[in-house]
Amino acid sequence: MRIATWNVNSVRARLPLVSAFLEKHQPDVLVLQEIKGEDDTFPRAAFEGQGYHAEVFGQKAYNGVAILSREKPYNVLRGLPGDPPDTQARYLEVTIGGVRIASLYVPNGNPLDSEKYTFKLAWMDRLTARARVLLATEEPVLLAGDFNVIPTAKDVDDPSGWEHDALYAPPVRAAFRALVNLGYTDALRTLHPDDPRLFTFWDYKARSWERDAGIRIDHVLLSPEAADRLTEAHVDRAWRDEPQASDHAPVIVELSCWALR
DNA sequence: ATGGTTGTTCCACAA
Repeated sequence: MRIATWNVNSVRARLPLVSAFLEKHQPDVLVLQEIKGEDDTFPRAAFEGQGYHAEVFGQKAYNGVAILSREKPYNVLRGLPGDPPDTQARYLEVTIGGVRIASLYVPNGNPLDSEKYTFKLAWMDRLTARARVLLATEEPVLLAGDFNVIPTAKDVDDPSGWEHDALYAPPVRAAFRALVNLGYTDALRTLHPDDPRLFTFWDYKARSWERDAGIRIDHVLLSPEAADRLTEAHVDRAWRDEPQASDHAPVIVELSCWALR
């Protein structure tokens, strides 16, 4: 089972690239973040024409997550339990082929010491509570998306440039670590323990891509039942080099697939 | 410390 995650920074602006990605890699599941539009603006017909179901949780202009899949998704959950009534579209969870899969987009949280920062920490607390519930099911679970967290100094080209940023703040990194330490496996880092350039995001500004001044903030976390089946994980950097690229590259993982249902 | 870029939308705001 091939599963990919990609922060596309507007699915409408990125439709040609996303379609090319599906065509090339034929993933069983592609989870998207920052689709940046309401559900009725999602290019559903284009993806259905390529043989994919689309589950969408969007909002106007900002945020928005979606899950494309070959098989029909079931038991759809929109938003995190405990979200405020004016919830931002940042979390979508479905079951596909016996695997519980979440597409998530953690708040950016900048600047530090703002309401956005406290909202990020509160959101991560709700995510951790949800992750604990999912672990208890003892089913294969995959939490994938843009976590907006640089886990360690190994995950950033130049740590000094991020010292005062909400993606690298110690409490944010501690919250991510606590989530992983519930019992999840960081698929990318586990399979590439010593790669010093395992990045998924390069800012549009300051020629970051050309300098490979990247960070690793897009993650795939696996429950033990999913981690048992992990055979492959990598960043597909080529999509960051395309014309009209997103500022994120997709992450692709493979789970060996037998009798998951 | 500042400025650098992209997308959505309507004008700044978010990233």
